[in-house]
Amino acid sequence: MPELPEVEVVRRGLERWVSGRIVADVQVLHPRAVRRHIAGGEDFGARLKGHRIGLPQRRGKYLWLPLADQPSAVLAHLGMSGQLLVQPEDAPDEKHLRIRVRFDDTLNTELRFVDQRTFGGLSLHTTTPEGLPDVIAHIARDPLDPQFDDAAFHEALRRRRTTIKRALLDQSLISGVGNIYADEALWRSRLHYERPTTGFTRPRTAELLGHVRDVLYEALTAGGTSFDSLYVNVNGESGYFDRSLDAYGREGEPCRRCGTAIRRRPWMNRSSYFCPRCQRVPRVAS
DNA sequence: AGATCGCCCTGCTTGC
DNA sequence: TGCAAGCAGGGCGATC
Repeated sequence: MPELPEVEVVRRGLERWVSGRIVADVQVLHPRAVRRHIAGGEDFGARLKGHRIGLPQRRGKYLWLPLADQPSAVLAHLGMSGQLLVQPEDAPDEKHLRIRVRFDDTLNTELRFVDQRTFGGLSLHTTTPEGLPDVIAHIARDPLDPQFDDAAFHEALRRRRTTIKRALLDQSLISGVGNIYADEALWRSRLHYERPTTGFTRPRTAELLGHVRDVLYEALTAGGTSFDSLYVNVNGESGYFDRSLDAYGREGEPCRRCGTAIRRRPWMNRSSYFCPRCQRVPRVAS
């Protein structure tokens, strides 16, 4: 499942292979892939045709392709299994090809949105004066954004009546962190996922943010990691790297710090992996 | 309004 | 062997 590092790898690929090109034609092969484009696939294609693609941008797990000549952008979310591929025009269609974008040039490559589980999609939106698609105005800056405000995050964390992993996955507080990297950052911070955010001290928040950034940077350096072999970067090269994770997916294996078996617990229709010794369950405040 | 929960989707794995 | 259930899970809308 692509998280921030994987999406950034895709963004860089698009910057290299798609920026500056003019859209000639769009084929929407599955309506669900454009469900966020309310006017539908026909309208999506018509509005893109003839426009030049600008510099691809990213916030958290969203990325978008601004149109160079007007304040709008093609917003993309990869969901669970989405891929943006730049393929030769004569390459056979992928089994789960959902959208094809052809360009008005002689490079003989096209952009393809491929998505097995169809949690992802493309849509066209007006951009704010800051260049942000209007529908993602509620998405917080991500921790690799130079303008991410650590102090404001700390205050927001303390105001919330919630627990730390919920907060890390709340894209309106901090974006780009998914289930895998949340568990990794919590393991490094020796924090249990159910620890209430209310009692967080400034140093504790600072340490956690540091680990979040480290985990994301390391994954980005490795080229993005994912347990889902479906994930492929913009050129179709596998983005699956053997980076060893410390908590996620390691149920029953020894904690790399203390040797205790890592546990998996059902949590919010997903799983949380943690070391029961390093990451103690917080005492319930009554 | 903040917090919680169910649903969307497909293919692989597990269990009876 | 065959079928059903479980699992992966981001984001959003409904609900309280």
